[in-house]
Amino acid sequence: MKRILLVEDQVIVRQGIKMMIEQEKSLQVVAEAGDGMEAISKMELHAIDCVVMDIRMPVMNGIEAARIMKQRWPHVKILMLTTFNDDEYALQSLKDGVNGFLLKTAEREELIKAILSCMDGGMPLDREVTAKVMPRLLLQKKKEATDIPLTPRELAIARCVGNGMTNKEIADELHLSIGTVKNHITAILQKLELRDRTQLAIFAVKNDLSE
Amino acid sequence: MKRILLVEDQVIVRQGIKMMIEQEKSLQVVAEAGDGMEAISKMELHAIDCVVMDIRMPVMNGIEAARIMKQRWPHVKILMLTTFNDDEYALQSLKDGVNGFLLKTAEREELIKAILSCMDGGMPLDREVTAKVMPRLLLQKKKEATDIPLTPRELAIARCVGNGMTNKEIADELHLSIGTVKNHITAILQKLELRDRTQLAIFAVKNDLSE
DNA sequence: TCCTAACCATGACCTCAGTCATCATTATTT
DNA sequence: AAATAATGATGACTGAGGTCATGGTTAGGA
Repeated sequence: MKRILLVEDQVIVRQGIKMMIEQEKSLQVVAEAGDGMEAISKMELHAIDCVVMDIRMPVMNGIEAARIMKQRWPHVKILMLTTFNDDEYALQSLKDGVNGFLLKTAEREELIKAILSCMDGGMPLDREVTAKVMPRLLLQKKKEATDIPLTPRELAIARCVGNGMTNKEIADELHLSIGTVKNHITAILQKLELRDRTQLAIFAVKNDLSE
Repeated sequence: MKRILLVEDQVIVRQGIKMMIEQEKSLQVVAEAGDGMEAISKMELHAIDCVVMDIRMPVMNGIEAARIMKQRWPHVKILMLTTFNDDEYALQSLKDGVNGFLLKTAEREELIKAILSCMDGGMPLDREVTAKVMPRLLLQKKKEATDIPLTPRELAIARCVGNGMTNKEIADELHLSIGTVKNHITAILQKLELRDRTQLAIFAVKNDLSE
């Protein structure tokens, strides 16, 4: 018998989910909360196996709460619920070690399966959410990579700096004079509001310009 | 009607999957291949919407093939199949932009759903594979971060360099003289076999020392 | 007790990085 | 025709980065 904490601010929705969960006899909702703060108090009072929690809530939202819970109770499983596909939120909570992710529109079977699966070490992910979140995780900054306001030449040079090359090496590589490389770098630093080649290299790596 | 290329070295398995797919009337297997190389030739001959491909194959494996396909035909959807949960392989192919991932043990409905879903912009992922791959994607380098052969002080300074700070700023931050900071950096560069602070910054970012 | 590793510091020295002024060419836009 | 932006180049100047030699303190292991 798994002990579940259900966290959701809208009481009607909460009742609905509770009923859905308790139709599975191996699952029991032993505590409920209406916001993240309250959820943490409940955690202190009950031995909880799995938390099913909304992302958007008053006082303290689900992401905050999940992060704190994972720190204080690393073994608790956390399943996040949301009504809309908010990829920003999803990304953040995934990084905080949340165990799974579901849309509220999920059917009863899916919800139960998700809870059982995450208790089992699995990581249930809603397809729609996954489709939105995965590309970000994998490509990360690629979206911005295009709207970096650099000319092709500047981009090429920025890339070289991101690979740790000296001005001399860059000049040889691109068949330019050292002075020209320096000038380009000065322009790049101004455009990107950076101070020196070190910061540029960091920028390049973080924006996937290097390698 | 979606046109599918089926790539799988074991003919029997291939026949089975083909039959499963063609039970869905909106899907048609218009070409087949037994390895990655052959698959690419087939791509050149047919207008393919979706590739369903095994990971492990002779001559050229699925990862290689997927990477090349995504470069030459960025709009083609690629679904990878595998018999075992190989997270290393999965990770690599996900990074190469593969559209989805399924275990060969999947049932017919799941396979069809996965194909339709990826044609639709979704990203179908097998639960078992996801559970194995996601933690790696999220935590990434954390494992190696520890075995960097630097003293605590050196690590602190490396971190600062990774945040783009100058020697002066680092000296102020850590209450040291500029000369001391320089000395430490010289030691760090030697240990890590790097040339200058720019390469150190890149190293720091890639090994998650910064931020 | 001695040795070593980690820590902090200074000064001398040289190189590379970065800024700036200035100029030239080409292609595109107005 | 004129203006603009991207490209390439030079020389001069300044400062930050990096190396080296040297020396001091502290803590812990042999």
